[in-house]
Amino acid sequence: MLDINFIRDNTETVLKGMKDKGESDLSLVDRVLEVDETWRSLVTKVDNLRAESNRKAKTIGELMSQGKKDEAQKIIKATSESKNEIKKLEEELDEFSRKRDDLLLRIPNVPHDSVPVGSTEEENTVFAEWGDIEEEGWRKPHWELADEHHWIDFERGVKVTGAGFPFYVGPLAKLQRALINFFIDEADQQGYRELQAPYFVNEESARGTGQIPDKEDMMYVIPRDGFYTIPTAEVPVTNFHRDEIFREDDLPVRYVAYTPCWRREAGSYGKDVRGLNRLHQFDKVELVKIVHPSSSYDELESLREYAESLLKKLELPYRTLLMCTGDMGFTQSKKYDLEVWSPGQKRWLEVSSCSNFTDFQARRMQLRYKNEKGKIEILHTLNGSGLALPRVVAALLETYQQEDGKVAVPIVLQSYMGSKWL
RNA sequence: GGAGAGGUGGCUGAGUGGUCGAAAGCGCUCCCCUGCUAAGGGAGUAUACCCCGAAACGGGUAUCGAGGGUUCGAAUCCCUCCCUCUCCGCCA
Repeated sequence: MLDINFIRDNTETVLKGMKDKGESDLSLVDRVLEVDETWRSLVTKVDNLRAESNRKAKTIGELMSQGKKDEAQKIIKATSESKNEIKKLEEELDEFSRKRDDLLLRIPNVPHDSVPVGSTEEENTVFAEWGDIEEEGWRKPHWELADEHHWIDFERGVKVTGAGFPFYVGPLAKLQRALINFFIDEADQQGYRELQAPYFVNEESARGTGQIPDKEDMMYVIPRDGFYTIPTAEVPVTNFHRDEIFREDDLPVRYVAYTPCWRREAGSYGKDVRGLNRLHQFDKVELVKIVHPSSSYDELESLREYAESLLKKLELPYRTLLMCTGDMGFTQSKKYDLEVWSPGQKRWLEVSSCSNFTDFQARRMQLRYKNEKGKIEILHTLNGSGLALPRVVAALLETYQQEDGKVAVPIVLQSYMGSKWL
C-alpha cells in the first residue's frame, strides 16, 4: 500500500509507475485523491462535533457534582439532538475511509528508476550469467532419471493426495534434507537468524504480505478455523514483527526459514509442469530482511549475491534476470529472478526471486522504527528464496548425471549426504 | 472439549459511570549537583489521524484485547468474538 500523502505529492510518478507496470485503470489515482479529500473534510466536521459534545458532557459532569441538576438536564436535552447527526456523519466517514482503502490497495508499488520499462518477460534484462550451458546432448530430464531409480513417486502421491504432491524416496529424500540444511547453514553464516514458522496463517497475516485481496486463489484454505496454508515462508516470517516499532540500532533484521509451501496453481497443466517443475507442495528456504529505508536497495544487491553464491557452490549454471516493470508484480519496486539451467529439459528454471518491497508491505503491516529524532517511520522489507528446492533438485539430477545413469553428489553436499553418489 | 479467573502505556500495576490518555513504581532520554564510584534533584517519555503553520509550537478527535450496545458522558455497565492463566478431560 502506498502512502496517500505520497500519492498526493507525487501523482505523476505514481501514474507513470502504474502505466509501466501495465495497470490499465489509471483513474484509480484520481478517484482515491477525490475520496480522500471528501474523507478529510468529513473528519474535520465529525471531530468538531465530537469536541463540542465532549465539552458539554464535561460541563454536565461539573454541574452534577455541584448538585445543579436542573441546569444539567437542560444541556442533556440539547446534546441528545446532535448525537444523531454525529452518528450519521460517522457512518459516512466509515464508508469513505473504506472506499479510500479499497482504492489504495489496488494501486501498485512504484518501480525503481533502475528497472527497465517493459511489458512482457522478453523485456527482462539478463543481469548476470554464470557457468557453461549445454544446449545439446544426451542428458535425460530429471523425471526419467528419477523414474529409473524409483526416487520420486508421483503416482502414489496422486493416490494419497493428488497431482502435484509427490513422494521423495530414499536417496532423493535425503538429498532434499541435505539441501535444506546446506541452505540454512550458509544463511546462518551470513548472519540470517533461523526461524521455524507456523505453516498456517490467519487472515490478517495474509493481508499483511498482500496475498489478500490480490492473490487469494493461490492459497489453500482451512475454512473451519479461518486459516490459510502458507504459499511461502515470507508470509509468517514477515508478519513476525507486524505492528512493531524497532529501535534504529536493531536494524537491519535478517531471517532465514525453511518451510514447505503450498500453492493451488489453478489452471496450470502441460509440459511446463512435468516432473518437479511445478508442484502444489514444495520445500523452500526463504530469506527475509527488514531494513532501514535508506539501505534497502543495497540490501537487495547483497540478497541477490547471496542467492547466486548458493548456485555457484552447487556448481549449477544459472543466469540472473532483472525483471522489467511489466513482469515484476504488484508489490515490488525491483526484482531479480535467478534461473538455473536444466540440461535435461534444455530450459531455464526459476529457483529464486529476490525483491525489494520498499515500504509497500511494511505500511500495510505497520512495521516501523523510531529514528534519532524520535520520529516514527515505515521500514522497508525484502525477501528472496535461498533457494526453492524442487527445481534445484531437478537441475542437480540432470547436471550431475553420468552416462551410466549414476548421479554424483555436489562437493558441498557430500558431507551432508555422507557419500559421493546418490 | 468442560469449569473458573483475567486482558490497562516499554514493563510492573492502580483505577468499577463524570475534569482519566489514564495514579504510582521501574525502565529510558535530557539537564543539574556531587572532583572517580555510589547516591541525590529537576524535566520529559504511547500511537494514528484532522486543522493551523515554512517549521517549532498549538488546537482537536480516536484508541485501556477486538467489534457492537446502553448513556449527555464508558477503562469502568451489557452482548459477541479473540487471547492468556488455573483446574479437569484428551493427547504427540
